[in-house]
Amino acid sequence: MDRYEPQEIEKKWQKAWEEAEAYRTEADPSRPKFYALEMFPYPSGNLHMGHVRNYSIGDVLARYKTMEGFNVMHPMGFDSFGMPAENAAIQHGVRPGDWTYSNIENMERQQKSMGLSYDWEREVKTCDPSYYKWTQWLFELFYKRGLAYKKKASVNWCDTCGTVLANEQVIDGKCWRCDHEVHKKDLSQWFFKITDYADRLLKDLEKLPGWPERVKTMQENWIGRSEGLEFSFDIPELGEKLPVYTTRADTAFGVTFIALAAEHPLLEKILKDNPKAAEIEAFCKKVRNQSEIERTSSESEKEGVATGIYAVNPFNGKKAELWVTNYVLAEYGTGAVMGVPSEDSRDWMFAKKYDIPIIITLAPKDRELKLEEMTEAYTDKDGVLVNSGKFDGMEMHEALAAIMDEAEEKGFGKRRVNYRLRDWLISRQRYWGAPIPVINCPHCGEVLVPEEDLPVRLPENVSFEQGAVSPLAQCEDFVHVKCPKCGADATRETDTMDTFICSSWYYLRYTDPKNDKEPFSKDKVNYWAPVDQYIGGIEHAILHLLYSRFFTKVLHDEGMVDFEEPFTNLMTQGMVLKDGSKMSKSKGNVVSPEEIIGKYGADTARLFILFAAPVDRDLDWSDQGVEGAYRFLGRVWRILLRYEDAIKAAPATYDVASLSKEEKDFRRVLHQTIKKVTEDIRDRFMFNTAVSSIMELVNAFYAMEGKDMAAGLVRETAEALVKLLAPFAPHITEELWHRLFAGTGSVHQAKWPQVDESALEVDTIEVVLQINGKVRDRVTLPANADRKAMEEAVMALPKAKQHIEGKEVVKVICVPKKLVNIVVK
RNA sequence: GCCGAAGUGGCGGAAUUGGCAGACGCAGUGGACUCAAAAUCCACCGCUGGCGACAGCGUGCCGGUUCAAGUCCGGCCUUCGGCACCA
Repeated sequence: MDRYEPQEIEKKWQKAWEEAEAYRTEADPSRPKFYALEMFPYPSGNLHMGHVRNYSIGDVLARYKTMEGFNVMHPMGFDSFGMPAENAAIQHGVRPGDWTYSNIENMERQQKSMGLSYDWEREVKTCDPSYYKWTQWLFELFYKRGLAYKKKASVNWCDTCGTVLANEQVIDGKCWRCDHEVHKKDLSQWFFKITDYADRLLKDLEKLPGWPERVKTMQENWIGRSEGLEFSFDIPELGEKLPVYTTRADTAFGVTFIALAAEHPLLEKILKDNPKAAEIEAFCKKVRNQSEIERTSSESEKEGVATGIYAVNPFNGKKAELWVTNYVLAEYGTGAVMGVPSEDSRDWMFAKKYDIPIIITLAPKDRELKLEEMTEAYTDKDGVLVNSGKFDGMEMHEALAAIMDEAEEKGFGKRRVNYRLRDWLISRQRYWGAPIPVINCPHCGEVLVPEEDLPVRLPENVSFEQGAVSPLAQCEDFVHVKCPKCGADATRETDTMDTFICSSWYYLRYTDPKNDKEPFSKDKVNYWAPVDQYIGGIEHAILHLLYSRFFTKVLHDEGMVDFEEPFTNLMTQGMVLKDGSKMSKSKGNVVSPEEIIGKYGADTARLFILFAAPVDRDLDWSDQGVEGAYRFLGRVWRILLRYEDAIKAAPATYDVASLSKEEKDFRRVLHQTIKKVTEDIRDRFMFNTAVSSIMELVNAFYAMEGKDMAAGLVRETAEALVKLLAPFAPHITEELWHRLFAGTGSVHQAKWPQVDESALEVDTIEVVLQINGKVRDRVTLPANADRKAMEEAVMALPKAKQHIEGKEVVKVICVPKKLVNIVVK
């Protein structure tokens, strides 16, 4: 018998599969489909362990579903636009395209060395003109639907990356990619109107039972829906109305000031002829110069300046002074907030600092509030209204509704829903992305590039210099064009699109990757999509997963797809750690997949990574654990090849009834394993326990060695074992399959083993004896033992007699086929 | 502050519906094979006490429900993650 040599076996089968195009799939409406998808990678150049984990999980599922008879699509591609390619150009003088494609080549080689069942014919690369042509086409679709627009706004700017960022790409005030602090800039930029879909993006989360709760919660928080009242104060001095937004309309009688954002549009009028203009302007300037982190921290001191101008509260006619403050956000609500110090903690702090009056309007039921004793605002949504005119005595929630009704009836206010979600800023001042297909004409204004002229290709003759702004803007050949409408001299838009646009629809392109007439055909996309199981890291919980949901809804509204959600089931895998922390170059704790695969083979790497922890939990890499996985595969190899001759000579069917008790016991383990592995993969996503139960089966198989075993049973065991292990360790199982069952094709196309329910039947059971809930003994009884028989058998045990002696039996509880608990006093 | 997840041997983890806590693997200990080693195969392996049979304790902490709780309920603690001046 030869040794298990993974390097030889794996190369051999990878080549065979590639030559046979073993994993090609075509749409076939007569068969049930399964779309398994792992998040496609950015081509950084090398796979890391997170990729290995991601792909291993997806591959198990894809192979298992294939064996269950599904028409499985399992594609791979590259999210290949983005900053690193441009940085490489700046630092090393390589062209972004060359850098990217050579990285892709290397990563494909590494992916192929893992033995993944990808249909490479479906591969997409987002930086390829055949792909970004359709990304541009989709931009135009959004534009035509009124969902893409350009506006001047205060936007997030990252100096290091030399570009603007979307809100979702600012993490704790820092750039998601380079971790440098972001600051605000007033720029004219392109946006996608994701806010039009805020409500549906929130509501439809309910339609995703197959998504982890925490991801849905994160999206909920991000969308941030609130219901409230928008109503207007009169400013007689300026002849203006000032709208404010509040979720606590019940506190409207407690307003003692109005807080304005430092960017509020009314400031211009306020400053005019104002004796305090200089002071106010200085304050606004100071606030605007603060960083985002300072400005949005709830810790920072609340500050402001009084304007000397008063607004009139429409509810009670009382005057409230306008203050310009540092704690009101210009972008949320109306940029102006009614100040109610008694019931809002920020307003409280502000009023205390500047000696603004405070009026209590809500009285808790269980105690009495006294202004002079209060140290903070009363923010509980509980109590009865006071000092609120005709609403006095009303319960808080009742009053909230009544006060909003009043505003609507009298016409100075309206109920409104507000979202935290902002429109998606999609333009980037960078080169390596899909150009925005717009031409600016002095006569016609914004003009879309005609469809027949797509794609707008990236020019190659550009220069990359450190700190240079937008290489495209400097490329004269690119910039100057004729207007498609009137033929006048015009200029191209020189911004490119956020790479998250490219990745918002790639899973749809996989269904029809070579289509040059449209992004994808309706028939194909509706056969394959939505994705049945999506697998990726939790870091995309908001960014990619929210954007993709948005895209799908827009395409649904356009009639291009029949479904409204792109990913039916989502699995967020845990991170791969080493010594308790994330693998990183700076910590020097990186384990290279290539090395591990070179040393032990891909089957071992895959098996270990799936066995060591549940897929959704963080996994601590262990070199010794890898050895264990390798040893296990060796055990499988040896025992099956020791039985090689017997298996080949054995009949395909045999008489199960004539097996000995020992053989039947073993066969029960075999079928229990089939049942468990099937359920663990199909229903529970518990690959670690699936692997451990296969290990138990192998241990039981070893225990049978040297004992009589019917040839038919050995064959049945070998066949099931190889199949059960096939999704996890595809190469060794393919090799064993061909050696033991030559002429039956690939194990990966074989039918998944079926459980023989009759094999699971037992003729004896072990019954546990408990005294007062403590286990004292066990007894083996016939499987059909009834309650009475169980109790009698248990009572007869010496242990039972010993513990009952001298005591009174209060109660006897009998759980059929399991245990008898005797309660004594 | 709000929301979410987790806490089990020396370690990774298992226990799916309230019914034998610690499956499987790693590490460790002992043995077989070997001139020897590696590899392999077999056995033991929560803590405390006891030569032992055995007894007691044990799933973050405190309390509760139950014949029976890792699992259910109430109250905490710790860790991780998300959101956070959103009016």
